[in-house]
This record gives sequence, C-alpha cells and structure tokens, in this order.
Amino acid sequence: MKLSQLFTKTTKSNISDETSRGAQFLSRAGYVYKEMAGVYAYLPLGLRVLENIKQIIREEMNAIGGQEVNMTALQSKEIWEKSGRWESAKMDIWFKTELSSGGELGLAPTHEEPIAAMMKHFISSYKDLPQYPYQFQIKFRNELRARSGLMRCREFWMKDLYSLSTNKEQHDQFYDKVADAYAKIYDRLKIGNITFKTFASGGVFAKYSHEYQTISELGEDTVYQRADGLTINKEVFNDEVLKELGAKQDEFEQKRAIEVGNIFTLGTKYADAEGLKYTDETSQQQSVFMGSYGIGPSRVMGVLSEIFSTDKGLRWPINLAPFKIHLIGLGETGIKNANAFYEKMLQKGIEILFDDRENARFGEKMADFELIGCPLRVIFSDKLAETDPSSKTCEVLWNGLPDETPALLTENTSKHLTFEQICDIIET
RNA sequence: CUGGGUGUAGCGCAGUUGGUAGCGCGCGCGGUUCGGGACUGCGAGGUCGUGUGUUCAAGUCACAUCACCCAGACCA
Repeated sequence: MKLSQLFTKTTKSNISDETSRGAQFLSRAGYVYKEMAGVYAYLPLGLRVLENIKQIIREEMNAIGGQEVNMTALQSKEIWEKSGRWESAKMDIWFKTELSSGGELGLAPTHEEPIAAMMKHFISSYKDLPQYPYQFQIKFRNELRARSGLMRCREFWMKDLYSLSTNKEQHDQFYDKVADAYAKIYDRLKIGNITFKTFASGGVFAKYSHEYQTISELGEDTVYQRADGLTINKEVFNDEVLKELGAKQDEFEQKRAIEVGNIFTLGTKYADAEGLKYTDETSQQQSVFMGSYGIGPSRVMGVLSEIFSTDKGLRWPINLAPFKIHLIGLGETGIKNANAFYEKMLQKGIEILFDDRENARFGEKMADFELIGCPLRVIFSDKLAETDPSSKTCEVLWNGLPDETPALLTENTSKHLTFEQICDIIET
C-alpha cells in the first residue's frame, strides 16, 4: 500500500472526542472512524489489524473442531420470547425495530437462542453430537454508556462459539479444550502474560463461568488476584467461594481488568427453550447441553492499542500489525530505490506500507511512522544512495515489541541490511 | 440513569459589558528548502449543534432539545 494513495490521513493534534491514549492514536493514525458514541468504522489500516486478530482466533477455533458460520444480525421476536429474553426487563440492551409489514425485530446482541433454534434442523441423534458452530459477527447492544474507544461499544465484533453436547460430561471435556485454545490465542495476541482465566458467576448449570481478564488500569472490572495467578471476579469474591478454592482473602490483591473473553456453561436452558433435543442410544429424547464461548476482537484491538502504545503512537506485535514493514523513501533517488524494493516485495507476495510521498519531509514521515506503529522501519534515501551506490542495502530499525526484536537487530539502533535479510526477519 | 463538563472552518481552539466571526494546524497556487512535522507570499473554507424566545441587534442572554466526553450506577 502506497501512503500517497491511502485515503486516510494522520492528524497531528488530538481528537477531542477521545480520552484514552489508544483510542486517540487509533483515530489520529486513521485506523478507525467514529460514527457516533460506541460505533466505529474500521478503515484500511484498522481493518487489517482486526482481520489479523480474527484470523488467529479462527485458526485456534478450527483447531478444536469449530465450524465457522455466519448467523444473522436481524432476529425475530418469536425465538427470543421462548427463552424470555425478549423482554426489556430481562435484557435491557436490545435495539429493537420493526418490519414495514408490522412484525417486531431485534438487532442481535448475542446468539444463544438463534443458534439453538437453527441447530434443531440439523440435530436429531446423539450421533449428530457434539457440534461446535462459531462465527464472527457484529453484535448490537444499547449500552447506557459507551466509552474508551473500542473498549465498550454499542456495535462491536464478537467471536462466539457454541458447543452442543449430549451431556455435561461431554461438555466439560470441550470446555477445558476451549480454555486451552483461549490460552493459546491470548499468547498469540501477546497479552497472555497479563490475561488471566478468572472465576465468575456461573448460573444454574455450573458453579462458575470463566472470564478472561486482562489486567489494565483502563479496565472496568475489578478482580482479585493471588501471586500464583489465581484470579477471581469481584462478583464472586466471597467467603464461600474462597473456602471452596482453598484460598484466604488476605492473599489477594485488588486489580482493575478488562474482560477480553468468557466461557460459559449454558446447560440445557436455551435448548429447552427452543426445543433442541436429540435421541439417545436408548431412543429417549434428551435436551442438548450447551456452552457459549466469546472473544471480542474489536475490544482486543482496543486493549492492544492501549497497552502497547508509546508516547508517540501505536505499536503492534509483528503478527498483528497492518503491515510488517513501513518503507520510507527520502529524496528522488531514495524514493526510486524504495520503489524497487516495494516492487520486489510485491513480487514475493508481501504487502508492505510504502511512504512514497514526494512532498513530505523527513520529520513528517518519521512522525507518521511512529504514530502508525508498524514494527519494521526501512529507509532508502539519497544520502544512503551516495554511500551505497548499489542500493542493495537500506537502513532498518526495529520499532516493534522489545521482546520480539529480531536477532539481526537491536532496539533503537538502525542497521544496514539486504533485501534477503529483511525477508528473513519478516518470514520468521 | 445520576452528577460534572463540552458543542464556533476538515482537526485543535479563542471570541471582552450583546453591535454582521478570528488564530494555529491542515488544504490550494507560487518561491526558498529538504535526515525530525522548516520558512515565506497569495488564496479557498463557517446559516457559531438544533429550535423557540428576549432585544433595534444574539456566537454571547433565557428556556427547551440533540450530540459528545468524564466519574459513578448498570453490563445476558
């Protein structure tokens, strides 16, 4: 992508609409556009990050048997009335609308009911189970108060997987598998070290559900954490739970955290409501035992923008960055040489970000590079062309996470590398 | 929803006791520059969130309303 052709522009001054640092940078760098409070459009750079996050989640869901689907955003009132969740008293975050012919509709805030209703058409025997449909979908929730950029939105991306099992035993096995998959996901998202599986309230069919809480001052949740990582949500931090977990209250430290995922045992609640049953080995009708497992990719993006950003801008892990390389051409020859590098990368099938602007000065290009936050900066300049007429090398600087620094580079020091050396870096 | 704050050019802001709207950035054209958002000349761009009222006169005063931000409450 050539910067001269990218329609988004970076801005030098702050956005008055945003307070949190990450949201500020996401707006200023042109990753997102705020349509209204809690409603964001994803622009070319932002969409690439979002898709990278989704792809990691997708791979791990597929690895445990998930089958990707795409449910509908428009929901009919009838199936939600069956579970009692159509009523505003039960779920007060509905966006409701109506058909021109008169029927009422809702904009999906979640999909337990629709998935149960749909799967009725495909599940009839124990031989059809278990099944693990999942999707990435925009959810709509009429939050009383949206806040902190992508952290709490009224329209946001969610990965929701639903497990359909014959019984609790089969369900529990999968539940643990999801927990393992989630650990892998947060590791790959580079927040594994600060994200904790957290005890939270469970409901009728399980004592607990589990949230994945990323420790951050910006979080809205309060959790209690022990030195060994045992983490309990404030809502279930009581004597009874402590006793059951064999823990003492004074071992815990109170922390702010943001929920980036959850796994939940639904039991037969929604299956019963929607009539989702199967025939077991003895020809008896049984209710399907369900679970739901969510991760909010857009919220994760918000979290990443907060915790990895520097005082100058964003900074992405290399596997999530919109582009691994931010290429800069300086001066006539520099831009020409950079362009040759860009074409060579394209031929290899690698898309990079190329600041080919002729009218932008060095400082401006640096500021934009630091704001956008791609991990690898590559510069070709007239100055360099003088010292290296073959123009086989260029100046390379690592701007990514410190713990991802490639062996060939050291932090904050630029080096002259060849095309092949750079390819080695981004391919490993 | 409760409390507090803010709406003036694409962005960030100023606008005095009411008297026909300014600054910086950005944008367009030209010149000097060119490794940290450079300088300079000219220029384009606004029914002051919306509505009603008070007044000879409203960005400015009053009331209403909408939007946005923050804290809290809420968050299957």
